[in-house]
Amino acid sequence: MQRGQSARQTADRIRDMILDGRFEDGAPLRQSRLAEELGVSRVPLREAFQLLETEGLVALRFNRGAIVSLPSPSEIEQLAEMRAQIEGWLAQMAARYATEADIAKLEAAQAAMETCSDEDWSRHNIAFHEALLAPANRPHVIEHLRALHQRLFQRFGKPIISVRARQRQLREHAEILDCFRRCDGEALAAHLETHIIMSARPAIDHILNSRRSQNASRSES
Amino acid sequence: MQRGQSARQTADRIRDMILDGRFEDGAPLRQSRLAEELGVSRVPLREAFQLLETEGLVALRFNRGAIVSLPSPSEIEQLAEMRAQIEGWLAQMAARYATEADIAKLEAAQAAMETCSDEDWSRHNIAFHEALLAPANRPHVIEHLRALHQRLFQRFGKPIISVRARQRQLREHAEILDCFRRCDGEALAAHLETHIIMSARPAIDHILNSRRSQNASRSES
DNA sequence: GTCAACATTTTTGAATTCAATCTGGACATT
DNA sequence: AATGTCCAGATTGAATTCAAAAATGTTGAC
Repeated sequence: MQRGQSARQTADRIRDMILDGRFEDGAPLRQSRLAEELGVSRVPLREAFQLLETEGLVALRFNRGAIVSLPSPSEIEQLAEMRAQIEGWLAQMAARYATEADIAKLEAAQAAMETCSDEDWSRHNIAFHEALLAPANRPHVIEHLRALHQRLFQRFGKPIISVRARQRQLREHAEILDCFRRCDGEALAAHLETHIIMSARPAIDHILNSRRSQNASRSES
Repeated sequence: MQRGQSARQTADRIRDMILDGRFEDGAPLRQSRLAEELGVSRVPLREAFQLLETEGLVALRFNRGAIVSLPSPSEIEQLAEMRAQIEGWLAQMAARYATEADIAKLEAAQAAMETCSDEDWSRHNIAFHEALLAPANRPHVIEHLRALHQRLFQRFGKPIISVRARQRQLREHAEILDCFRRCDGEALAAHLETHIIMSARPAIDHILNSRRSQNASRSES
């Protein structure tokens, strides 16, 4: 590892490990072992643990170290519901204030999603949602949503985007965009809310899967 | 300082210092100086900085240390608006599902607020809001709201609770409670939303005041 | 007198070291 | 046999130490 930003970079690498399913839920994260494996000392490693704790991916108990703590399906479900409410509200406001230029940007974002690679899908998806909400002129709320999205959905959803799911999301986006153009706040909020709640399914399934595989390996040992 | 939990306790103490207005917005937090003053080494101090960064109270720049970063009035305003939306939605759901026992608890919380000391006001206020939302059965959302409230309003509001403000908040709570009992979701959400947005004023004024006093001392030097 | 280049000091980031706590097992007691 | 106690190894939490980067002050050329 080259130099600097050790805590952040280390946190990124551990996050990837956890989301790749390398550790079981509840497994202890030994400091010496991980420090050696990642080639850093224990100080930045502990700082990384703290960052991951605020993301809810690990739990820290004093004098007892860090353990992996995947979000539960109900947590993802409830926070997705909450995000749906917030975005529904913001989108209504955005539709009221949107200019022609705003709508043009939104259409561009939608067009980009239709042709982009699977690699870029998640990034463009975020861009579409942010373009949808930007006219509401609430940058701090959008920043909060970004953190929430990063924490709960982005990484989980990455490996499991089927062609079918892409098409369905595109269709939903088109519907949302249409309501936005017509400035039909009620329908806009309703469609957006179901869209967001649906989009949490892959993450929930991912967690359930990793739990099942854990139980399987548990019972065979 | 006794032992253990240094990072957390240190973060608490620094947070108090910042909210007490001991540092200006943007002032650098020197590690050696603070470590000596607080009687801890620099390692837990840096961990405390990271905790405070996630709360938005300090900003960390690599190789350039930590600086105080008070939330801007617009940030408080926007996040209060967001909180109002979330609580409005949750309260509507709670009112639909609430049992007699839930309503009894809520009335007890309201009664406690009428007689409690100024010291306990903030704690009881939180308890009332949580009792209001609990029947919606969304514990993870409530947990999220708790963190948001802690981060933005609790400490700022503490020193500046006037008798007048207490009475007004009590009146608003009574109104909200009434809507809740009648299960009038629309009015409940509307009252709760304005109540929450109003309750952010003291925090905003506090920030504006500390900015003004900074500018004053700036110009006289 | 101003500005730039260099040396010194300060401050941070990270590794290492030391002390306190926890875990697990052996042994004694009932 | 079950339970409780105590000791050794493992593991963490925090202080200290070391090296790199930034800030600051100084000197000298123009």
